[in-house]
Amino acid sequence: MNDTQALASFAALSNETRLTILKRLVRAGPSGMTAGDVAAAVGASPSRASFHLAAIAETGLITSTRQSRQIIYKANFETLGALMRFFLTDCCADHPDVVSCC
Amino acid sequence: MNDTQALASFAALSNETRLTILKRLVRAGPSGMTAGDVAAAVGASPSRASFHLAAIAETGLITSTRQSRQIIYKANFETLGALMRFFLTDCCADHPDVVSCC
DNA sequence: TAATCATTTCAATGATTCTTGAAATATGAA
DNA sequence: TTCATATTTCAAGAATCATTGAAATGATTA
Repeated sequence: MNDTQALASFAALSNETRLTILKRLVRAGPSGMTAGDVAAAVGASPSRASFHLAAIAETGLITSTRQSRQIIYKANFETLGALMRFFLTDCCADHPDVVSCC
Repeated sequence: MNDTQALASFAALSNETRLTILKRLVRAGPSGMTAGDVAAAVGASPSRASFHLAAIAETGLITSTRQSRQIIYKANFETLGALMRFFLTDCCADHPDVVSCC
């Protein structure tokens, strides 16, 4: 992960609706959730949820696949791990006080 | 660290100038840097650097102390660690694929 | 084919954020 | 006190982002 990707990822995490969506998808497990279920779970209109889901997916933190009529969103733990690694190493220079929090 | 603090922290990290400043301060070590030196290091005007330094300091990710005429900014590794822990646990639910990146 | 369901896209509006340069504040030196 | 230095604050304008509801797209069913 480079600076540009990290900046976009942090921007994705800096909005309340998007953070709530991400946390919900992380806890949904590998089967993911449909866009409609995400919208209902976070109390957002379909169009608003779609807007934010697209913004998160753009960063790679979540993925989407169409399954017949619905679109399934899933957390992408590989990218989430890469972002954590970026924060730890690139931002914090692997400072022991931060590493010890792991 | 709660959701509100994390949202503000991620917003602080989502701007190129601020991310550059934070990385620079992390590497400056415990003596920190003056506002002027930070501005010069990241190629920003004093007023622009001051604006972004204040935004980061607001989140607690960095601290400031006046030393005679100058203001010394330092990375706050305690808060940086708390943010990492928030991301790992609250966002990622301590998912093994993310934890393994530590 | 027509109707329905799930989702996205679009345009308009409002809100927030960033940049710039000038002015203000705070500290120390002459 | 006056001047110089370091930094912040402020106002104006530009740019970006979020929300809303209506319309469009894609897929399934009758």
